Formats: sequence, structure tokens, C-alpha cells
Amino acid sequence: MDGSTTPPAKPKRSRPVQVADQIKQWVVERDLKKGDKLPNESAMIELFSVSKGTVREALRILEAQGLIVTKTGPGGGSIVGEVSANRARSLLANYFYFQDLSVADIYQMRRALEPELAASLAGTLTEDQIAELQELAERYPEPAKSAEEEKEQHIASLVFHARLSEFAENKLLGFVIGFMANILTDMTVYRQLYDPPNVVLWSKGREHQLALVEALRAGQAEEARRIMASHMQVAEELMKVQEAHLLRRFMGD
Amino acid sequence: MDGSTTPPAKPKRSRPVQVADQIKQWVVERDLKKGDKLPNESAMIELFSVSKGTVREALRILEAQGLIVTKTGPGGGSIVGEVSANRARSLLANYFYFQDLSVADIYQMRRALEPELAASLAGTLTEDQIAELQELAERYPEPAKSAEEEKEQHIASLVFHARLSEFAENKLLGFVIGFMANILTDMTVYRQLYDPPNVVLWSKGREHQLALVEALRAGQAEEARRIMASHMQVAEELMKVQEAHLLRRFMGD
DNA sequence: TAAGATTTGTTCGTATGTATC
DNA sequence: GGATACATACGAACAAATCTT
Repeated sequence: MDGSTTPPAKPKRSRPVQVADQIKQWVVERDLKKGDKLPNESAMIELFSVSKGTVREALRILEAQGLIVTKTGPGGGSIVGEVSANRARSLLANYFYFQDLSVADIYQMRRALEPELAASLAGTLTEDQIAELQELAERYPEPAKSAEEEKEQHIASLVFHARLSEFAENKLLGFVIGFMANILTDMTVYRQLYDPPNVVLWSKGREHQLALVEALRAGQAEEARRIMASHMQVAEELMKVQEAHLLRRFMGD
Repeated sequence: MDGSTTPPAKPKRSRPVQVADQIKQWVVERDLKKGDKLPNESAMIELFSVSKGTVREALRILEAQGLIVTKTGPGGGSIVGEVSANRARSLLANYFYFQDLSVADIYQMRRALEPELAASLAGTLTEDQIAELQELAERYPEPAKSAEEEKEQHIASLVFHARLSEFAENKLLGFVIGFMANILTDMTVYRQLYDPPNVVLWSKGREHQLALVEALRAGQAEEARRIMASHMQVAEELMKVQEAHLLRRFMGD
């Protein structure tokens, strides 16, 4: 006649993840920063009253999420470790492994974001950064002679965008664009080759990248935005001829 | 005089993560799907020639990434588990824990993406979905009387956007928008309250949401885009008065 | 170079918990 | 309730890595 029929809902997390949570809490409470040391294994065994195996499983969990790094030897142990962009990308890619994205989906995002990035980057880059971008854009001065070569050029173009994304002051914007460049690179690498190189699109793409570098150097934000928007259209055409759906990942670091 | 001075680069991953990689490979090779069973512990011990403890640590790694789910008892063991959106958000939030995003950063993204989402949703929603959105938009018909109440309303508004993002056919677009709604919710929850409620902004926000629902129902894509763009401007003003920088997370599930 | 100290890495044996039949 | 099959957890021992002297 009471709520006893409803066993309040039992989360019942296994011991190792409980301990992992406790360790996180321990870290947050003390507001530990990037390189700070965590207690060593034996200390944690006492601290949480669990066995060595359990502590180790908990540490693996945190390590898998990129939250800690563990070293052996004297002065070793676990320390707080900043989650790398690479790791974050891998973890997120595992999610989209199950979601079946299409090329059209990715380009809907790119059309909205890449011009924004270009505009916000205008006039903020150092000479070294500009020079690096220019070098990337100037590679492959000749149109591709084979499908294999076109694949290479396409990947190089994605490197250009990935590098650009790393310069973003807006880390969220930069991450999302870099993530997409990653996905597209994977799709290109594993792609079947059956389309002949498209000289017109190659030529437009190259012109766009070079013009973009100039606009960035000159600090012309709206011009950079316009060029990038146009560039996205061309890039989308190039990709659309590939398989529409595909995104198979599950690994990587 | 040869390469012997360059010990080919030593990845040197610890045994458990090696085993975790091997398990992933085992799964990918067989193209296992969501509920499919993995070998049980003792089988893996033989399969990879490692001890029980090592296998368990490897399993915890995969579990932490959301790739497998483990159950006890007969017929139990580990199965392939689809990474949930929630887990992906948590994992990604851990990355941005170290990146120090600003409100301005997030709104630069929202301005670019939310209108796009609104436009692509016009005319694609079911009556049930429209009704749910309408109900969310109609809550709080009165302006907030206290800072506390305004906080509640703001969170409710973010629920509206989060729900909208779940309807997106473009999973990447939906995920990113949902992720931002999550972040903003956290920021709002932990926010200090010292600003008086702003009646004008409340009124505009409410009108926008209601008008948006109408445009979505009528299938007017460009109208929906326009309304959302306008709505983002208002929402940004509301948020800008808060602390500019903040994003402290490290946990959650 | 070598030895020793420190800390994680790995294994094994055993016992307990839990869900299915 | 009992038997079975599986994960879960503990503890002790030994191996490997790395820093210090």
C-alpha cells in the first residue's frame, strides 16, 4: 500500500566507476590543475578502501577519457592531464559511428561555419601563420593527372582547413571545423576511386585558397567570408560525387 | 651508420589499452552491431593471452567510452553498446573544461547554426512535435518577478532549443546545438544572480518562440530562419550581462 | 656503469555477488 | 530453492619501468 513496490530506482554503478567518480570529486574539490599529482595507487587503496585491481580499473576509466596520465617509476604516478583535441575528436567520432552522417549533412555545417571562421580570422594571424597557409595552398600547382593524385590534393586541401581551424580564437568553432575536416579526410582516404579528376573544380579551389590567404593577410573580413562561402560550394560539388553516406570509424587516437 | 640510433619510435601503450584496441579491432572486423555479444572474460583471457585483471581494465576503458555495456549473470557479459548523446556530450565537455569558452564564442556559433536548424526543420515536424514545442514556448506567460524566476525561464527556453535540436535530421547539426544548450544551462544554473529581470527581453523572446513554432508548422523555412536569427540576438543580449568567461565541468553522465 | 629505491604493471588463486534456469 | 554461468572484487606475489646516487 505504499511505495515499496517501487524500489526507488537503483543506479547501481559498479565499484570501479564509483571510485572513478570519487577520484574526480577529489580532484575538483582541490581544484587541481593540469600537471598536479594524484595520490598513488597504494594511497588510493587506503583512501577509498578498495583493492588494487579496483583502483586500477578506475584509473583506466579516467585515462580513457583523457583526464589523467599515468607514468611508472619514482616520482611517477597519475597526474591531471588536459584532454587533447585529438582525443576529444576520437571520442566524438565514436558517437557518430552510430549516427550515419551524410556528406550533405557535413556541408550544411561547413557552409554555415567556415565563412564565419574565415571572417573572424582576418587580420588576426601572424606572418608565420599566413606563410604556412600560403605554402599549403601553393602545393600542387598542377591539376591532378589521376584519381589517386586528386585524392592526395583533396586531402591536402583538408589539411589547409584543419590548420585554419587551429588558429581560431573561438575554440568551439575551431574544434567543430577541425572535426569535420577529420571526418572528410577519413572518408576520402577510404574512398573508392572511380571518378576522373575534375580540372575546373581543381582550378577554382586553388584560386579560392590563394585569394583567401590574401584576404586574411589584408585583414578584409567580409572579403574572406565571401571567398570561403564560394569555396564551400565548390568543395561540396567535389564531394557530392562520392558515396552519399559513409562514416566508419571506431578507433584512432 | 644505419637507423639503429633511431629506435623506430616507441608507442609503448600499456597492456590494457593494447587489449582494448584489440577488442575494438575484433568488433570492427566482424562488423558487430548494437546488441551483439563479445567473448566473455575467460574467452578473452585465452584469446589475447593476458590475465583476468588486464582484460577487465581493457573492458573498463571501452565502457568508459560508451562502446560496450557489461552485465553480470548467466547470458551476461559484454555487448556492443551505442554511444549515447549524453555520454558524447560529457566526454566533449571534459575537453572544453580546459579551453575556457566565452559566452561570445558560443553565441558566434549559435548565430550561425540555430537559424540553419530552424530553416531545415520547417515543414518536417509531426503534429505531436509541434504541439510539444508550442507547450514549451507557452510556459511562463508572465514576466519574471525575481532574478530566481528569470533563471528558471531562461533554462526553460534552453530546453526549447535542446528539444528542437533533437528533431534535426542532420545529426551533427543537432548534436552541436544540443551541446551548446547544455553548456548554457550549466552556466545559468551556477550563475550568480544580481541582475534584475529584463521585461523587454523576456517579451521579445517569448514572441519569437511562438512565432517560430507557427513558421515551423506552416513550413515557412525562410521565415523560420529569420525569426531564429532575430531570437539569437535577443538571447545573446540576455546572456552577455553574465560573467563573460566560465565553464567549469568535469563530471556528469 | 651499476645498484637500489619507488611506483606502476601483470599475474594468479580464491571468494563473493548476481542473474537465469 | 538449488544449480549454473557469469562478472565482481580482494590479496599476495612478482615483473617492468624509471629516477637517483
